[in-house]
Amino acid sequence: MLAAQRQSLILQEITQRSGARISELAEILQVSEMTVRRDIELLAEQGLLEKVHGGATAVASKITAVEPPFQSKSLREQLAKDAIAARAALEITPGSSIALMGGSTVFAVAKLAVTIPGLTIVTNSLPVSDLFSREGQLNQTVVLTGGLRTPTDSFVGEITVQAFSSLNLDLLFMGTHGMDVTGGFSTPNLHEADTNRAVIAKARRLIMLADHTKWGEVGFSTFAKLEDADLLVTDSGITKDAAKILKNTVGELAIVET
Amino acid sequence: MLAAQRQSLILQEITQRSGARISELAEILQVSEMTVRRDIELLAEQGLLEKVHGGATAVASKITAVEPPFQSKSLREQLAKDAIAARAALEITPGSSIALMGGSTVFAVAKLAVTIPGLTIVTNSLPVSDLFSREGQLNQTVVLTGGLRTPTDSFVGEITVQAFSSLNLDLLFMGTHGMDVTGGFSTPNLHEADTNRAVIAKARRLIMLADHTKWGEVGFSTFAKLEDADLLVTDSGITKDAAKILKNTVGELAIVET
DNA sequence: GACAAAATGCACATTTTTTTACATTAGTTA
DNA sequence: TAACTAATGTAAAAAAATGTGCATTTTGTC
Repeated sequence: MLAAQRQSLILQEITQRSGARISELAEILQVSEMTVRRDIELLAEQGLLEKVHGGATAVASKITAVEPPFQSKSLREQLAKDAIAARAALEITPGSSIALMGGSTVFAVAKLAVTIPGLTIVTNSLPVSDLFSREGQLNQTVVLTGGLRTPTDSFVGEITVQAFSSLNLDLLFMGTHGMDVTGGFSTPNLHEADTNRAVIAKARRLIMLADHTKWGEVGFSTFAKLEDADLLVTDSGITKDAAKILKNTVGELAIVET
Repeated sequence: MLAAQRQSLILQEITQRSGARISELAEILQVSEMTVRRDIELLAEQGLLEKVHGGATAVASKITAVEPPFQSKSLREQLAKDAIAARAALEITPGSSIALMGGSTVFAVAKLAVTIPGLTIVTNSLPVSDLFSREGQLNQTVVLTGGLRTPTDSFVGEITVQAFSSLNLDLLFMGTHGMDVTGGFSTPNLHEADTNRAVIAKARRLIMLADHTKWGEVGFSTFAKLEDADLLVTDSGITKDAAKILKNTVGELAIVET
């Protein structure tokens, strides 16, 4: 592999995951740590990333730009969300068209998607639109669906559904407030449930994101059955019983370590 | 996890929850309390948070005021816009449904509309949506159309038109970049022109807003003829010749003093 | 104010990472 | 092919980060 290619990969990895260790990169790229150091040194001089003890991180401006658009989730939950998002984002292939619904877990997916080239993104979440508007790439198309604005800056309602309906989407990423064996996927917000139902009906492949705390929760309105999910990503905090049930109902189950 | 990342997470957690305990952070991040202490020490030195006994708290500052959504136009122009907006806003009756297109002059109308009860508002402008989201009243319904986002945070394109089309509107408020006897109303932005054309076709009553500096300007794409405007509001800086022409073409002409 | 519990910061040991210097390899030019 | 240059690897010394034990300070409670 050419040095230039290697450096480009390093930059890509760091930007995408907002940081990486020297040892890790050396292992992946099959070069010595010294070489990775020299590459990082070079990239840092150009201001493309930031050298820190142990590795490198994406430049500060990018990091601070990705400010928490959602309030008061604990750090522990955030780590779980990030891990879940990382697994879910693997499903995205360059050039595909994806829908990103509102919610903090899906937002974490959005943060990973900004660096994937050629995407067409449809979202009803203002924070997601803002994110791509600031940091997205030129070859990406981002459509914000309209509708009625919720307190969490998502859009719901007829107009929203209409917008989703008129577009063909490869993947649909959706979070949930509750996940239960009888209650299915549910939310306390009626409008959101309506919107979700309509969008799911149009989607080719539904990827649900739900950390383990969602298990057993039942919101006021159910918008999908467990078996509607083509892929469910959750974290290792999930109980064995729950995992067994899910494995037998959802299309595919992915459990990530936190 | 890199030290830098850990510190970023700590800062995030503290800012978000406006404080956290050392013991808690150490537990979550799986490092010793001493390490968390040192991290917090570092962040405190930079003034990013405040060290207190037991943990750290968010720093008091950062009360970001409501910023102007559009760039600084000259004061004289802003006064003209406000005067024009005030005249145009007289057309709004409580309980009616109105469309507010993107642009700084129309935004000035929006500022006046927030206090009018019972309105249904449809807009393709994010600043307008933000305004009502912050300051609007409970008996108002605000729909943001979706679409592709422009650099000025308006939305344009098919999706936008579709959203406008499915709603019935009493009034349509629209600004323009150029206004000319042969060029009609025009804009340099092709997508905006497309969108405007489609929306105008659906509107019952079109109110155009254009200060006198717009006269004689012709943008790349014309989206309406002068006679399409049911009401044109401009300011007293307009020449007598222009006023005469306009009076004979537009449905109604209103000239406000500045 | 006195006491116990909790939190703090220092000193030092240990581990990890970085730097420096030099050896080795690969690629280029004459 | 020899000579040269750039890139990479290796190893030891230096620096940085982290953890632990302990004396000291702060906090809350009676």
